[in-house]
Amino acid sequence: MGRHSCCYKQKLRKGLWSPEEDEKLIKHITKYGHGCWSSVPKLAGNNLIFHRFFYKMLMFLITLLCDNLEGLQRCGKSCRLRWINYLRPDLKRGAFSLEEENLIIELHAVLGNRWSQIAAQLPGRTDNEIKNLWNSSIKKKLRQRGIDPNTHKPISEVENEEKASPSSKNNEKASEGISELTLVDSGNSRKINSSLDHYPLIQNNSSNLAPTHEFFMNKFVASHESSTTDNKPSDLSEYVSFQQLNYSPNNIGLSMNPNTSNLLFNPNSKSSGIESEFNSCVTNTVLPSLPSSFLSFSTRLKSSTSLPPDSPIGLLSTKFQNWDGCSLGNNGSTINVTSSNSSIFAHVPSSEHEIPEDMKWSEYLHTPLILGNNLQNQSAQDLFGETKSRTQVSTEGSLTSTSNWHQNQQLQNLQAADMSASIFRGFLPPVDNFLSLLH
DNA sequence: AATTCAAGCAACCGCGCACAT
DNA sequence: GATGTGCGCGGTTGCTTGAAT
Repeated sequence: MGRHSCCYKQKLRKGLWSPEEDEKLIKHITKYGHGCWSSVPKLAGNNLIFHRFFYKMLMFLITLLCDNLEGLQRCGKSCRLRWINYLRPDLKRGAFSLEEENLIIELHAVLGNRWSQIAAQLPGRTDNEIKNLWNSSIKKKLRQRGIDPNTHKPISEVENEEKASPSSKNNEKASEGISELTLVDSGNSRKINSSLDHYPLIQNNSSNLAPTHEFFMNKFVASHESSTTDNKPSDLSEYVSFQQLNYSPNNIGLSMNPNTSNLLFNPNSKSSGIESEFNSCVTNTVLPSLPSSFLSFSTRLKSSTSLPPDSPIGLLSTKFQNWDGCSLGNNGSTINVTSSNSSIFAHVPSSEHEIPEDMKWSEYLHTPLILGNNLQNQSAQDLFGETKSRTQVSTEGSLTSTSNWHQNQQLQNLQAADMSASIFRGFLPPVDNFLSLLH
């Protein structure tokens, strides 16, 4: 526990990243993946192999053979942050849409300041980005509308509560968990419904949301209890997709970017073939939003654990028993859903979702193996769009070095996007590079 | 034109958790 | 069990930029 060891080291650069540093980092990661951030800075400036299997041996060889390892003068933590928040090829960038903002508000009402979980439901957005948006913009907007951003209740109501019990929450920190505590304490969905009523998109569709919401609340309470007793992270994110999509089906929630690697279902989209597969076996109007969310979750789970082939990877409510026999999939990948008593298990054939053990990219690049091609296409598409918009901005004023820099970055990202798929196609250490070290 | 101020954003910091030794 | 290391998360800081004065 405690501070990262590299933080104590001197001579490490801090502050903004230069294009050269970015280039080194992109080059390294797109070629070798990240795996171990602490070693990235040492290796990024050199064309050395990077794989855990060889890591220790390499470090020994490096000390023998390479006296001049400049690399990046950054700590691994800094590299990780830079990659995740800025250099990742699947980042969406650009201004947040209204739909995205509404979704963030909805998710925050349930999850509180769990930015990473919120970000997981917004493909192409980072937790940092969402956090910044919340603190700089959304908070203010909510206050202007008379809504307390911490509790998602009317400010007048919050003030009354504070007057009634001033000692209970005198600071911001205490109020951060209010939405959570309210949910758990109430034991039903009334509280959150009342707060969500303030959001038009939610209000308009609240009438047909009760069952899923109740389901979600039950899961929330269950996950909350288990997380407090087991001291494990909540698995809430699994259910958030269900919940948010049903709050605002017209909002299309996560599907605002239907081609993302997260494989999120857009009920209005004609482009995805997934919904037709589900519609054939799912009759409940609430259900169409579930499979893709579940698929995303399942694949993430599958990729982040070492489950044996065809092992159960998910547990669903009995409300969705009519999934039995469904086979979900895209691009040749499938998940078979079968029910057993009151539970439903989904099975992912192992042969289709092999991810290198050392890769934990599912957190960053969701389900890349399912949408390998889509990932590249989408990334390139988004990046082109962004490049275009930036160019337009530039032509309005002078073409500053900053805008040049951003355009260059987009081009670099395009290259990274092209290479990203190779990261996931399986990873074998380039033995020739390794052997070349010996000469 | 110079200064001030606020907003937005990138990056850092501290902490906790998981895992290895 | 104690300690060290790696990673991820949320809070915070501080820089940049553009608008207002």
